[in-house]
Amino acid sequence: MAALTITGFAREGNVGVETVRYYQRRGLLDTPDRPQGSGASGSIRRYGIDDVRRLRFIRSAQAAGFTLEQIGELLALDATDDRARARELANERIEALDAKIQELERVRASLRHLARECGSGSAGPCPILQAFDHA
Amino acid sequence: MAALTITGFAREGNVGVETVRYYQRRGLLDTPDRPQGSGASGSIRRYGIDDVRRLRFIRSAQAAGFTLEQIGELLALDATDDRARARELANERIEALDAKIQELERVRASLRHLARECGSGSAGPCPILQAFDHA
DNA sequence: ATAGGGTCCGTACTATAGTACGGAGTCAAG
DNA sequence: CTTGACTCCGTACTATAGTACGGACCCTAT
Repeated sequence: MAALTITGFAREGNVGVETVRYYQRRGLLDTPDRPQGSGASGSIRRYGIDDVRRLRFIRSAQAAGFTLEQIGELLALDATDDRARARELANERIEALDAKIQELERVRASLRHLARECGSGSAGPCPILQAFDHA
Repeated sequence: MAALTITGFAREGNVGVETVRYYQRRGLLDTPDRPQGSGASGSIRRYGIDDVRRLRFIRSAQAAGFTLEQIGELLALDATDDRARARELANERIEALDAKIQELERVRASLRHLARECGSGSAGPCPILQAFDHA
């Protein structure tokens, strides 16, 4: 399976072809050489398992809240021995993640409250504006 | 305290003045009348407690992951009796929130793992690209 | 009454992350 | 040996949420 064209590659990473190309432009993915000898399969780029790994990493890191710029840094770091910096980035992100998770949970509680208020009783509007008063 | 100028108002909502104006343009906040009789305090808009409540609601709802467009709908709903729609929006958001929280927790676990891997041992690069392999 | 800080408003610009388009080239199958 | 799907690439456009700018106006304290 070391011979995906861009469409298959994009599919493996669950992104669109244009997104792959965008990541290449940003330097997050490299642009494979076109196999030369423009006769047998020349001139179309092929993607392998390592590329797929890299692409999936990008998506996961994005889900973790890293920006593409930070992801670029992580990927660059992967090639170096700078463990300290890697740890630093990870820890920063963990802190941000903890804060974010807490916030989402607070807000979720408010929404549940709102949904209940709107569910029972039936007269008049729900107290939407008050929904987050204790959030 | 029903006499804030835009700067104080923005401060109460923890946003910038330009952001207030942006929300006004989007129709999320209204633009108070300029008190007339352009002699005594005329021509500068004043904001009261209800405006502050509304602004804070917008920020909280944003933290809950609503887009400004959805927030506009919520605010409009607040003036109506459409409890069903309000509940629907709240429940949709709760579901999305649950999914998001789970995802963030998965990703957080991966990052902790990565931070540990990068912390102990000291030879070579950390397995950054593998960080999310089980996420 | 004047200086300087705040307000008002339109317009333009920014950042982030894509998404779309158009034309030229390539490749496999009929 | 042509057709049709796919690829390559540059450039342009989109969405979301602001942020900045510049000139005109207003208001208060000195």
